Amino acid sequence: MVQVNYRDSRPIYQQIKDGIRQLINSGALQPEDKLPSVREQAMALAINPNTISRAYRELEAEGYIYTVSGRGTFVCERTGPDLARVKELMDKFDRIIAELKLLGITEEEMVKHIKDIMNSGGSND
Amino acid sequence: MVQVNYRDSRPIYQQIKDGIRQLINSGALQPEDKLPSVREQAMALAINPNTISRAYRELEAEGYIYTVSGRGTFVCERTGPDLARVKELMDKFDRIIAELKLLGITEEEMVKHIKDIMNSGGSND
Amino acid sequence: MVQVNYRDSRPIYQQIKDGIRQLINSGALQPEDKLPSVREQAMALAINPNTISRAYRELEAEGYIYTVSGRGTFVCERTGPDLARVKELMDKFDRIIAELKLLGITEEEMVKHIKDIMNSGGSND
Amino acid sequence: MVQVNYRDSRPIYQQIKDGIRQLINSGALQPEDKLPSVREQAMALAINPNTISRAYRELEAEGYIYTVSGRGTFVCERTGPDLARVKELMDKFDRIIAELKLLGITEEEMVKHIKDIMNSGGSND
DNA sequence: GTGGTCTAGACCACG
DNA sequence: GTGGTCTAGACCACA
Repeated sequence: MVQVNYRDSRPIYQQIKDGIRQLINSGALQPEDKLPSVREQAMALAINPNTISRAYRELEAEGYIYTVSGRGTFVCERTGPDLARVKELMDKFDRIIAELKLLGITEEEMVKHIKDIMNSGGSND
Repeated sequence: MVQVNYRDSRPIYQQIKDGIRQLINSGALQPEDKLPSVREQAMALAINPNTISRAYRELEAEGYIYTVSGRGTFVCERTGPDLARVKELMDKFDRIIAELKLLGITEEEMVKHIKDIMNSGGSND
Repeated sequence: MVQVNYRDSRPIYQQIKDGIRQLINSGALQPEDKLPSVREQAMALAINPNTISRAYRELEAEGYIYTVSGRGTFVCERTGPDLARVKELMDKFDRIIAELKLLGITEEEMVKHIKDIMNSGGSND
Repeated sequence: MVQVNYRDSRPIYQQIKDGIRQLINSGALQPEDKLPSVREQAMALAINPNTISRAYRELEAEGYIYTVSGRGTFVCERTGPDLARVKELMDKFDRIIAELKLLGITEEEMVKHIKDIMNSGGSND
């Protein structure tokens, strides 16, 4: 379902959050789909249940999923564009572009790069 | 000279590194320019000298500055574009674009965003 | 594991770095082996954790080890000979030979010395 | 007479010591030759007289030169091979060879390297 | 428990 | 005055 890499600089719970967010954004997980339980997920990834728990809890706070005690965890209806997240990413985006610019990367190179990436993954619709 | 923001998620020494890197890349700091002494900088930013020291030490390891014990810290002659740094930034760039894409940001929006930023800062020539 | 000598002219963090590098190069520490935790190591050597931390951090920057926050520090897969390090050592090598030459040490003596050392450690195969 | 390089990692007084030792060892400075006075030397190199002073003082302690108050500083009769210095260098030499060995440099390569260096400088006799 | 960051303050080498 | 090293001890994020 999601993958965890110990060498990744992101903390484990963050990797899980990112992974699930991606599955939801890409449509691989549809609204009302049930997520693996904390224990199952912890087993599957061989990591501490607390870590899964934290990932779920934060995703719930962000409005991606909801939990029904005793029944499980499910994907929320819409979620819509996650504006807070977009803003966060855009801020980083800006800083990186600014530094790349100073390092001599041209607008054309960046635009080309974006086009490459946008097309590489194919569409998920 | 540089600014530190306690609410920024980056550690302080990292903010200082980024700030100085930027000053050097942008030409605001020229080769052989002297940086504020560790103590001065610490006073000015109201943070611990060790933190400044760490920022300077790491920038030295990256080849941006050099330090002469007992005399001060100075900007290196730049020896061409910092390829390692460009690669590092490009990696982050890619991951952000990938997520923005999943969040529904279109190629057009990103390209427009880049154009805005590239023009905002004026030219460095 | 490693030894620290207060009378050595090298700073402590440097001695630790050198010691660990050696353990890795010699194969005594294998890839994915776990290093003692910062605190353990600090206890064992009776020095401040910060000093260990610095040694680990710099070895990480050099690509010898990697660290997973909250889990520990581990040896990297070696990716071929560390060219930067070899160059660094060769520079020192040259300067020492140059001075020994001026001090009247002959080529024969040096070569003999090298042979002695190369054979003393046994083979690492 | 000697050269000082601010970018060198060695402290200034050390560079001066090394420089003068070299001139003596190579025979460029003969026994009873007079060294420039502290003030002259400081002028010539545009550095602090204290620094020259320290270099002279330590070279005197090592038996390379001697000072006659009011007359100047002179090169000692023989000095002979500076055993302490040779030992010091040999220790570093050993450590470097050991690490180079572990990094996969062969005896042949080292010996070849030494031959190259020993011949490059020509003889000073 | 792990490592990461930061502070406060000391001492040293250097100029 | 400069930077370099080290200690002691705190707090945080993570598992």
